Amino acid sequence: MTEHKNDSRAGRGRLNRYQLEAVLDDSPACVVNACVGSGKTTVLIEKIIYLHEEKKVPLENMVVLTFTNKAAGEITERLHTREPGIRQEQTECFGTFHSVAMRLLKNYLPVEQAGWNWEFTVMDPDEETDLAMDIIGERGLKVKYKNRLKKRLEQEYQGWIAGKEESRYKDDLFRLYPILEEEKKRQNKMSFSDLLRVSTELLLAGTERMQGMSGADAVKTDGMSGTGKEEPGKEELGKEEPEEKLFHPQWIIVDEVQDSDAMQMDFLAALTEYSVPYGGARLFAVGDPNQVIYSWRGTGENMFFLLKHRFGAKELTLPVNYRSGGAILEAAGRFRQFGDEIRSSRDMGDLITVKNHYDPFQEAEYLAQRIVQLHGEGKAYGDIAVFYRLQKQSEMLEKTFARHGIPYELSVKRTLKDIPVLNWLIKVLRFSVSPEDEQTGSGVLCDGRYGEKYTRKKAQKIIREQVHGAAPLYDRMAGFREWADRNAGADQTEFPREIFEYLGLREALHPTSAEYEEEERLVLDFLGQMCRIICAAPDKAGEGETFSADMENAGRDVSIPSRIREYLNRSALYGMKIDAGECQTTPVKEDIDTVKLMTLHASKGLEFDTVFIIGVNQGLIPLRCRSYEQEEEERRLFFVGMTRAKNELELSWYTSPGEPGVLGEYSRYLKMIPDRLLRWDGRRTEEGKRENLQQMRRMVQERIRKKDDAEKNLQKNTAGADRGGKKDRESDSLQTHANAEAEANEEMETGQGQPELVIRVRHRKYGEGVLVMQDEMNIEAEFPGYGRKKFLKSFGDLEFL
DNA sequence: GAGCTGTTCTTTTTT
DNA sequence: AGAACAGCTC
Repeated sequence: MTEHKNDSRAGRGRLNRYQLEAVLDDSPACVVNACVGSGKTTVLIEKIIYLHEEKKVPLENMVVLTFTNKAAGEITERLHTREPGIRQEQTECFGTFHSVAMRLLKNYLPVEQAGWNWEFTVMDPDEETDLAMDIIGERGLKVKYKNRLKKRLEQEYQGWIAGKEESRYKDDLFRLYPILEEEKKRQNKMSFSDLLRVSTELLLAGTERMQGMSGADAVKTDGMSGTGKEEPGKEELGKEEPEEKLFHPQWIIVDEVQDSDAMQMDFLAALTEYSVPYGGARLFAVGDPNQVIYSWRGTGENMFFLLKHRFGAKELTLPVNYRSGGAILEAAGRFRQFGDEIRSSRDMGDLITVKNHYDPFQEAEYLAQRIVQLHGEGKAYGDIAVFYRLQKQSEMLEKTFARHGIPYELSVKRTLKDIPVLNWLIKVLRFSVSPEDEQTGSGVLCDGRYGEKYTRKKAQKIIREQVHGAAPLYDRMAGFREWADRNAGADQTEFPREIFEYLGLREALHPTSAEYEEEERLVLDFLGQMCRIICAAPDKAGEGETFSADMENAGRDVSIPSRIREYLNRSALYGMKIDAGECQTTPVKEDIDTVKLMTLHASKGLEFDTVFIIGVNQGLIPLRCRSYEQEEEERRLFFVGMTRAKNELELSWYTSPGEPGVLGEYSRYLKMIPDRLLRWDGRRTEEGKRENLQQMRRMVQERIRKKDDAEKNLQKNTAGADRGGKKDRESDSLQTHANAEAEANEEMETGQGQPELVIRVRHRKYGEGVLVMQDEMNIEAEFPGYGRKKFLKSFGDLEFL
């Protein structure tokens, strides 16, 4: 399902010239603008293999960064397919930004200089929010929108880091951050953003100090060895053989770079800076500015161009799409905003079907019948996917598909945290191996179901003052590390059971309860999986890695409690996924042929033979937007969805959506697709066409208003003036209005006038630029720092100068 | 703490 | 457009 299409093309000989150029490129910084379905992962893999085998760059000296665990998994998996001999410890720095940052902090960076100890644990956003809530209560801080605290903590973090005085809500949030940080240091744990921020800071600090020193001295004393408390004599020794276990990035390779945020960009900058004394690492990043669909959780800037700018990177392109039929590709191209036309490697293929249904129920019924039909014609369920804009749209599909007996799979992430008994067990283990983590410890004791039913205060007192004899569970957790060390040599197959007995979990799980057997099985499965992984025998020569091999190399303690801690840390970063293969918490689903149901967002990175996008109604696709940037993102989202389809794409809308805010007319996005690419199945009403005209009229009017505003602002003020306040907008000058309308009409009729002179334009976000191209629908301009950008004429985003 | 007015967000989701 | 929340008054 993932982008494996190029497996058949494996090997450098099968690359097209653009792909080959990217693989061979040797610039200090290179960013590859990879169009959708252009084989970007293949390029990444071939690049890594080329560097390794022909340029003799050790894999250990490559940092390969991805945004998601899924992408990281795909890269290592495909690398293994191409080169089965690769051992896991060689790809230590292959992973998500966060997991690589954690590795650096654990093994190479002097984390104690930042106020943590190398045995730190990783906390997830829920825990951080809980801790923040506790602090707010204890210190009597005034924080608004506590129900959205989790979101606020993440979103406003950047602002606090940047040194802003106060939250935009004018409350105590920015006073909370430093207290929260102190508390996290005290309990020796890091949030996800701490991992990135602290590693960035330490990399930069290391670079600075190194600049004042020379070569090997700098290397050894800068904490690269890890313990950070060496005696002078040892340091001398270090000079002799320091290189082996150090962190020497030669290549930094980044996947889906358009998805990274400001902190990740800073991390990249710090990595390259850090590498300068070692000869400087080269940066190779791949991404697609047209596939930015998560900007709402990061900054508004397009990171693809930001990166290009910041690192002065050479830009290469992968312009050929190997996935979709010509009609699908051309239609989708209408929603792209950057770059030249995508080149298709295929013929026109099937047209895109557009269908109208009465309501979501009828739509689901139709889909069910159609899917049964397709399956009858020999199509696998797994080749079919249905995409929608909102999560709740899946309900109707689920009910209907279940009724028709169609096997389907909903893409929702289930984590271990969703299973209460495992959620509690993980806390027990975490406190057992990290007793400074008071929050987790008291959480265990307070738990209403499995804990010892202490009040929060009482539990905190026991933990803070280390009161023995009051809570048996506390006593056992406090003694766990000593117990585990003593039992380290014990029979591994018995170990899970022994942990279970030692911690007294039988009593905690209430042996008489109805769920006991199931819960005991879950707990033993989890412990079993954990022990298998952390106890992987070090003596199995040739089989490669042991758990924590990297830490052992770095001279860290790898006792059993230490390994458990790192196992839990990694699980936290991997979202505590339920691994169907290993842990029998869910039935193994992998081999079942199912139709995939998912949001447009979740479809990114996947491909299917047949794709249905439902609810292509005005007000849903695009969803009601507040800002111009948001509307652009909706367009990219639709683009991503359409380009998942290889052969068949069907778009449908309903007359009676039954949701407030969703109109009973088809999306104007359908009007952006040339009619010759569409097959309107069923009625495309006359009202639809009239609506179309009215829509165009409205857009022109809108445009006129914007133009008016802009003109007024220009007349009234110097640059940087407040843009069109509400009052200005209401008082229209009739004269300008008439002029602008005439102008707008003229422009619409003249159509494809090719610019012969340099025509300068202005955009509210990209600033001043030069007109590059325009046709009856689109207008393209080039802006310094952003590159070429395409706009829809009818939106009137560009102002002519 | 009920009742009022004004403000802010609503969807998408990863680590 | 409507829900949810903040902060004010009584």
